Amino acid sequence: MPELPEIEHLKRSLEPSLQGAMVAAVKVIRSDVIHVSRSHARIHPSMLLRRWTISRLDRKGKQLAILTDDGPALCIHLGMSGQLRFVPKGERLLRPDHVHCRWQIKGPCGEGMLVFRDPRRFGGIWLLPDRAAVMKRWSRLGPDALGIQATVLSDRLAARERPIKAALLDQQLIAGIGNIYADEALFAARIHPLTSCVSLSREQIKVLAHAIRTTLRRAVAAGGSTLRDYSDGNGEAGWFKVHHRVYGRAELPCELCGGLLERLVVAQRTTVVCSTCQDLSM
DNA sequence: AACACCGCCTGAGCGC
DNA sequence: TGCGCTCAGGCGGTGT
Repeated sequence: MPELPEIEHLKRSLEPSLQGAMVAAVKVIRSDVIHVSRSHARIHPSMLLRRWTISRLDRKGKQLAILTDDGPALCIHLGMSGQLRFVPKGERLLRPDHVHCRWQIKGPCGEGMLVFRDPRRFGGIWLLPDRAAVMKRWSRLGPDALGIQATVLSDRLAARERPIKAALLDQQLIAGIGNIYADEALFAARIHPLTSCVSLSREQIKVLAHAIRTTLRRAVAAGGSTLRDYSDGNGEAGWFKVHHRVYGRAELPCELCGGLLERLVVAQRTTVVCSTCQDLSM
């Protein structure tokens, strides 16, 4: 499931093919995955960047934007099962089912097809008039988790009476962390997911901010977590698997103390914790 | 403010 | 082999 590291890796993997590329044609297969602002009654192909040149890609949290110079922009959210793939001309898409939209690209590195595929349709594409609209949309998100500093994290969590894990999953507080990396970062920081934000010490927040940054950076460097069928913009997957220390390891021994990891539910999410290493009373 | 709960959706994995 | 069930979860909505 794509979280910040997967989207960051996706952005980097697509940039060579898309930056400076021209969108020659657009094909919408399922229009209900395309979201248009209220001021536009219906989808016009030029809003999907037809005949526009892509200037750059941008990311905040789990969202990816495809930007043009002074023109429309796409904001893409992959949800649970979304994929964005660049398929060079002459190559075939491994799984052509559940493709909802595709763009014919004439890029500096050759022609190809950009494909949005999302079996479960939790993701979507938002058509926005310009870069400013993307920034406005993203202003609702908290600061990006990849570079989160202790002072900023402390401000975001201040006086909040809720479990730290629930706060980390709240994209308005901090953007980019999902269930996997919330558990991994909390384990790395030795903080129990149920610990209330208010009871975290200054030192714990410092350790947590560091744990979030290093956990995410490591995952980006590894190409993200490959769970089931996640793949990057070139369809690369499998060998990119990062090593999880708690996620998906309930009932297995903790790598630090050897005790069995426990499964609990926090904020309606399955949570895996080592109750020995992650102390609630601290 | 912050919680619970729901609906959206498919595929994997399981028991029978 | 195939059926029916449970589970996975991001996010926006509603209700408490």
